[in-house]
Amino acid sequence: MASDSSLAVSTEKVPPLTPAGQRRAAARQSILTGARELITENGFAAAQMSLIAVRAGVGVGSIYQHFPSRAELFAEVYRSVAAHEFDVVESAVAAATGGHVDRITIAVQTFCTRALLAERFAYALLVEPAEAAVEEHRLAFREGYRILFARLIADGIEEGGLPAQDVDISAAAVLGIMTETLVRPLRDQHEMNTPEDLVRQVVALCLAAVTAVSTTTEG
Amino acid sequence: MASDSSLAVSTEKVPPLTPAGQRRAAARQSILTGARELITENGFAAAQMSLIAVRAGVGVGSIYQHFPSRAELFAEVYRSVAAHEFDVVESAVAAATGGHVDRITIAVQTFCTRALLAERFAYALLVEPAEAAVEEHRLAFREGYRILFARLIADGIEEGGLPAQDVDISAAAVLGIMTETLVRPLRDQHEMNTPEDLVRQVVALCLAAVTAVSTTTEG
Amino acid sequence: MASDSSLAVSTEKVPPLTPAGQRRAAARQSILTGARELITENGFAAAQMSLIAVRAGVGVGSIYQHFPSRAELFAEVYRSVAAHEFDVVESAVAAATGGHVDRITIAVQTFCTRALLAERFAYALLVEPAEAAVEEHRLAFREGYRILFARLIADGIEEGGLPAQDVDISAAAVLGIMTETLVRPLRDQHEMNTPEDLVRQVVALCLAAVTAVSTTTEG
Amino acid sequence: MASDSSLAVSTEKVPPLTPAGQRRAAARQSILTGARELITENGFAAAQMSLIAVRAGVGVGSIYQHFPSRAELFAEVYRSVAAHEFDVVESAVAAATGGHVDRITIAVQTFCTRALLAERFAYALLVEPAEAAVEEHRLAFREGYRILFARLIADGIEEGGLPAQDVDISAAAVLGIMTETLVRPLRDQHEMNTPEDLVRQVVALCLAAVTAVSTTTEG
DNA sequence: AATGAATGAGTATTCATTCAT
DNA sequence: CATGAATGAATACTCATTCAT
Repeated sequence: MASDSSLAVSTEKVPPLTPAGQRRAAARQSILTGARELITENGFAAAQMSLIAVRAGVGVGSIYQHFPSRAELFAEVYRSVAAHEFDVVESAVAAATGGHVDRITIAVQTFCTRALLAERFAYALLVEPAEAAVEEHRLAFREGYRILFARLIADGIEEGGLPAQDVDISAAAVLGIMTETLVRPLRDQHEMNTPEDLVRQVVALCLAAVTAVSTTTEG
Repeated sequence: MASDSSLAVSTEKVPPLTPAGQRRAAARQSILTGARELITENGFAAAQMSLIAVRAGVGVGSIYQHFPSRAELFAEVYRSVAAHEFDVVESAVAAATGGHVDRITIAVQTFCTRALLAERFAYALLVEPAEAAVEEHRLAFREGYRILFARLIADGIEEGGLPAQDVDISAAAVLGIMTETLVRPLRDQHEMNTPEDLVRQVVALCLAAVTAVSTTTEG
Repeated sequence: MASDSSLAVSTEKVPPLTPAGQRRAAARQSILTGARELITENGFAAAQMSLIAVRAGVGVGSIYQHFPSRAELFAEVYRSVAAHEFDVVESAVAAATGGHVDRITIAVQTFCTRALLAERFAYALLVEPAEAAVEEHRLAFREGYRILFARLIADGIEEGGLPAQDVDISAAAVLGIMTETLVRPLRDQHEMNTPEDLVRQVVALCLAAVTAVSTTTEG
Repeated sequence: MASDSSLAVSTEKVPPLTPAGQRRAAARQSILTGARELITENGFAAAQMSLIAVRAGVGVGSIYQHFPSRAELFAEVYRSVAAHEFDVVESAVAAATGGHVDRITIAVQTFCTRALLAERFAYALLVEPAEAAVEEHRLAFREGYRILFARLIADGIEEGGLPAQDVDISAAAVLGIMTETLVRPLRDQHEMNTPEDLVRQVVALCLAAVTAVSTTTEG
């Protein structure tokens, strides 16, 4: 199921198994990793091509043998991170045994837990501002999560447990709740209360959002 | 009340009333306005000092007589916008006659309405990505809203209408719901349903969030 | 008459007489001079912006306050050199007292003498290869000379001293004779016979060309 | 006679007849051809090593097994083109039955006709500007033509039909007349009058040049 | 021998900031 | 005080050449 992700990176050809092909793939991977690290650590401006090259242990020119431009490299960073993160969240959801509430809970928990405990995960990529050229990729990344949650909510409505609602708006609300509530804890990693408590509250807020009925509409 | 805002621009000295002082103040204001317009229209990269100078009708060098650096100028833009926006929202809240639900509803409505209908307002300043140097000011701007809503929620709890909760987290959730649900409508200004409907749904989602009780905590 | 030259640089505004304007004009001139020197000495590739800046005694950025790009700077170098050279040749022609043969002789003599004796003049600009971006300006420079000689030949035909002929082709032939016969002497400045002799021969060749009748046409 | 050309490519060793040797020679030839095509089509800048490799159907690295550097490759392109062109012109001259005037006429006609009608021939190589590194080879190419015409003129003088003159200068003049008069027609291939007429005029101009006597010398 | 991926030196251009006028 | 011309540090990208396979 994980590979069904709509944001999965284009699989291209099957990676060649020749030693040369392996080295090439490794170089490409180290460039992606170096770029992601640099972006995560100091933002986009700091992720200069020469620094990425050093971090990846390759020459500057080599980067251009794998990616046509800085913008494309960053796009690929987003894509690869997105592909991985989605697999993680989708796998967790797929393993959930309960109903829609369980699934949404698991999704939110996984998202938050990875953001808070795992390796700072790609959270920076989600909120860190980018120059216009790469901004669209960041938005696409966010959009991926939005679509993921929209599907979970739509499933819940079909199953009958959730009230009818605009799934796009609700999904956006869930994403907004998660990112915004995690911004400060992630910035000021000290004054964080127990992560478990925080996650529990975020889950509650998200569930409340998807359970809410726009009562004023009826009034 | 408006001037009580914790984000109000530092009042510095009392502005002198001499003609020269008036001209100086006018220049400063036109620089701020020009910078804000440029940022709003085309983002940060486009807001170059020389363009700001042209827009403000002053020389480039003159900007530096009012602001020590580009970053400081942008910081002041944020502060002044924040001060104004807060006044608008706070005034609306102050004019509300009902209880805490009404106040929160009014606040959310005002925020969303200004973002959607008014002059695209400074929404761009809220979500538009900025280079690292100015990013902290954008976050401070958001923080201002967070504090505002935290206060409203705290008031609601005191009044007895809202369940006990971490007001900071809830306020963040409200802000997250608002910004995230408005991002797409603002980007794709075409496919927007009736703004009124959208606002109604956002209000419902926000109210649901602040009314939610983290039941799992008790479990 | 000199200022009538069709290749004269656009006079733009009257140069301001303010001290600042003088300094600015001086900087512009030093940039042009530096660029021309570098081009003349080592060709285009060697005329890098940073080197031009050093030679001109200005900052790199300053060059861009006078010329929008490297290509435009080079274009202006061509234009200014052309404007000056044309003035010199045209002035010499205007001062000639005799008939068309005298005028053409004077023109060829002036051209060759400047190329051989003067300061290597802008001869390099005439034959020195340029990158494609500036090549059109070099061709325009040559074209200017072609037009000049075409006019002299046309005058000669009108006056009755020269046979009817395609003035454009004949003018091209004159230019070809001059440049090609001077290329080697200019490259190998040692083995040059007496410059006076060389010039005398070139003049004779050019006069022969414009006096020639395409007899085969009549056959 | 053709192989007597002083510009003939160094014959190196006698090409081995082994299959491997044949393949190697074929590869070398395809590289030369590809390079010449690329230069002729789009100038030097466009003739990048990787493109030449593609055009020749070999790997980039293989080029360096035949030519030590890009400059050397281009030098060889010039040499091989020169060798061929000279053979053509010399063969035409050798086949001429008349006297020196006929031979010179045939030479000029062949040159012009190939430039105008044939396959744009290597005319581009003659006038197309080159970066400094290859410029000397272009000049050598031109020099070859100069020598060729110098010999024809010298023969004419010996035979008694042409007046005594500096054959080097006259030959340069002939070359200058040809190249310069053909530049515009070749650039603006539309407004060309009948090629035959043009060639006739160019021949007349060249003959006039070699027939001219530097009368002023005697005066 | 052939290959082509890796390399890194080299360069035009931008733009916030300064300071002489 | 206002000005805007001068400044130069900073940076993505190209391409001839190499060398491990």
